[in-house]
Amino acid sequence: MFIMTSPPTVSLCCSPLATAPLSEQDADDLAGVLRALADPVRLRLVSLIYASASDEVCACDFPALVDRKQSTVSHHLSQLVKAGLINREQRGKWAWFTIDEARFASLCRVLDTRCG
Amino acid sequence: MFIMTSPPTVSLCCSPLATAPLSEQDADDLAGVLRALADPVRLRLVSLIYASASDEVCACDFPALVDRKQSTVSHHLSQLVKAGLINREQRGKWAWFTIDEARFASLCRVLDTRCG
DNA sequence: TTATCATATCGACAGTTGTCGATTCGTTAA
DNA sequence: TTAACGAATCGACAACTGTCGATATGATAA
Repeated sequence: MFIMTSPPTVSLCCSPLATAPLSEQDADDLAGVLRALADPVRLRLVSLIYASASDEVCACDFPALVDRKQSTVSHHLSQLVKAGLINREQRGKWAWFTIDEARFASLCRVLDTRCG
Repeated sequence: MFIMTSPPTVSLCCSPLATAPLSEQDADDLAGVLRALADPVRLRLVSLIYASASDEVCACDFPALVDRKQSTVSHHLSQLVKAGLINREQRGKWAWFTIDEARFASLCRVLDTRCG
């Protein structure tokens, strides 16, 4: 079993950042998700999936799209999956990736200062 | 002049992540802001300022609050100021920090998938 | 001025991260 | 079974980061 296909190991704390001081545990968890997103290549991977007309992108297309080698792209995709931000689906020999909308909504809720 | 007191060197791109593929430049900028936030100690610093009744916290209080040495806290505060996420105000010999609400709102707007 | 105190900067170190080439794994087709 | 191919993993390396102690800076008070 790949770690990539297991449920997210990092959970998002439930209360918005602005309501109360974060516990060390919540801070670690939230930092984990943000770190997964805090890379230019990974941000572009995410935006490419979002912008795709079919809402999904084949792994085989990414190396050309972000100008990185296959192993590098695979590494970045693994980090995004591990953080729960995107989902992976094996279809034949190809791997397809979609956005985990719920995860992004949850992240946005935590960061939304209007909810504080 | 301190780099800390200068305007943010990293700007946030204006269109939500979900609307179109990020340019390399926009991805670099957004990653810079996210990286500033993607650390447990810095997240706790931010949440402590948010949760403060007076909406501001003296630098002198942070080392005890986050269990880090003064030089370490100063380093983290510098990163948050440089990213434009918090603001610094010198008052006598003390430095006081507040949240840059506009910056957080802007970040949330970029990450908000509902706008895509 | 001088002393004191809060905070920023410096130098060093260990741990982490992004990248790549090479290899392995898994699926499909012959 | 074998060959071909997409994708994950491995090993290595340079670059970056968090942490600390020590020092420097800047402001206030005596």
